[in-house]
Amino acid sequence: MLQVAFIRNNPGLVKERLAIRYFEELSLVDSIIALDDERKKLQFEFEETQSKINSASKEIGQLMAKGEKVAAEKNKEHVTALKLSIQPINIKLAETEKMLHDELIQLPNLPHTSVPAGKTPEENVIVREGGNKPKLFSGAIAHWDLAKKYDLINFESGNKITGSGFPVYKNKGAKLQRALIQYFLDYNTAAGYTEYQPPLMVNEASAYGTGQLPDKEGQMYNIPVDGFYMIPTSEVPLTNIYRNDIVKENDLPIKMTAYTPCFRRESGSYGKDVRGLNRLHQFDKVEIVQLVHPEISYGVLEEMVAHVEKLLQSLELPYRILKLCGGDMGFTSALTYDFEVYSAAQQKWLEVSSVSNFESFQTHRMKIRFKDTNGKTLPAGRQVQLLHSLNGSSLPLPRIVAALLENNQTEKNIKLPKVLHKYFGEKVID
RNA sequence: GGAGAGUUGUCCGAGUGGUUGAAGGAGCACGCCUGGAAAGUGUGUAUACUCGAAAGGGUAUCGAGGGUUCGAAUCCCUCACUCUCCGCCA
Repeated sequence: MLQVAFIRNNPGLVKERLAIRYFEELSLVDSIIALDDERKKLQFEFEETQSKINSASKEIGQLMAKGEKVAAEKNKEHVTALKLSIQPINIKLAETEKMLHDELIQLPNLPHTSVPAGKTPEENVIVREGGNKPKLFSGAIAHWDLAKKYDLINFESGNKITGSGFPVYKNKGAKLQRALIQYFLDYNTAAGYTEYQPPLMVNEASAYGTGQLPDKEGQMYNIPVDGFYMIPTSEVPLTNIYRNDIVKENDLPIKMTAYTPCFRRESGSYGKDVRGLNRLHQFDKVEIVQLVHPEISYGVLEEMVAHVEKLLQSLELPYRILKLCGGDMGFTSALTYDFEVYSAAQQKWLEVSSVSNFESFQTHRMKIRFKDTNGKTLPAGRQVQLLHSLNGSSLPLPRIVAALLENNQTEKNIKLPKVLHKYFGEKVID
């Protein structure tokens, strides 16, 4: 959520930045400022009256103590009258605050100045490519056929047990999952990320904190009886670990990683896009999250991009990195790099990671702040600042598995990249 | 799931209707003292919003939300969480 004070001070800039993502409700900016003016006015009025009520009430206490009952009673009448007069102001203030909030949460994050203008995924900018696309032999098949051929994944069982999009991994397919998870977590912790195992269901406040609510409500499975949501990514529980916290500057940066299953309803997806492992309702993912000092967040973003890139390189997968254009960026992001790997049999680029800087958009909602320990004599109130939050996948399993299977297939087996030999215990799947 | 006890500031801990944003202690920060340190001593030590050029004010917050009252950390209701006992259980 953007900060009202910033919007007030920079309405032109805000509109200009929002236009980069083709956000159309630009009139919201003026409307928000007008509502905030109204809110301030009402709040001042309310607090002034409340202040009178408070001091009169104190007086009553003092009069009672002295036994001056008559004067006290007179004061009570005075307070009653004041309370009556404050009521309509209070109601109006609450209404105004609600309207302001409702409009404020409709504004997406402001794109960073380096974000290219553009409306559709076609306008994303390819930053760089790496790895080599393999030349497959003529009988090469897609991963869903390979999964059947080597008995790695049973999609039909999943259909029976739950429904489509819930595959059952089996034999070396299951073992490969375990090997990848272990490798990804080891890789992340070696880079200083602390490993977590968070809850897979979150409450409403957490889902709101990272921006899944109210925006993407339909994308999450929810358990209405208990008021919980299944996590669509471990970004949600991880970031919320620090909700409402004020951390010490010395404890920065906060680097977290977690393996969790992720649950997504993916309503509206169909056809070729959802074939095999390409798009699932439940999938495994290892995520990285950082909470950092605002001054260094863009440097950290590049560092995280390099981190994911090296991981993909170690898996010997052909990849490319895209800088998302304004129109294709997520609601909460200020700058996003997408990673895609090439899955050779399908001849498709599959998105495997979005590494984003959210600046203070999420931390403002979650009130994740830090105390500036350097400024010991700074005036009160200036010492607490919002952190910047960033995250990315490192990495999701299914699409990586799809590309590994397809790209490394031979006529008689599937060769695994060297880095996985130790984790998988074998060099090939056969 | 049943019965009971609890949830106060960075921490410990007082506080059952009236100058309590909150006693006291610890911690921390700064100063004094010291050759240096410890001890001692003084001062300060929440967050959000808001008024103000500033100095300095105001409002709200004692698990969350609502209620009673002129006035609530203190009384009532609902919910969440923690602990103890019983039940069930990987």
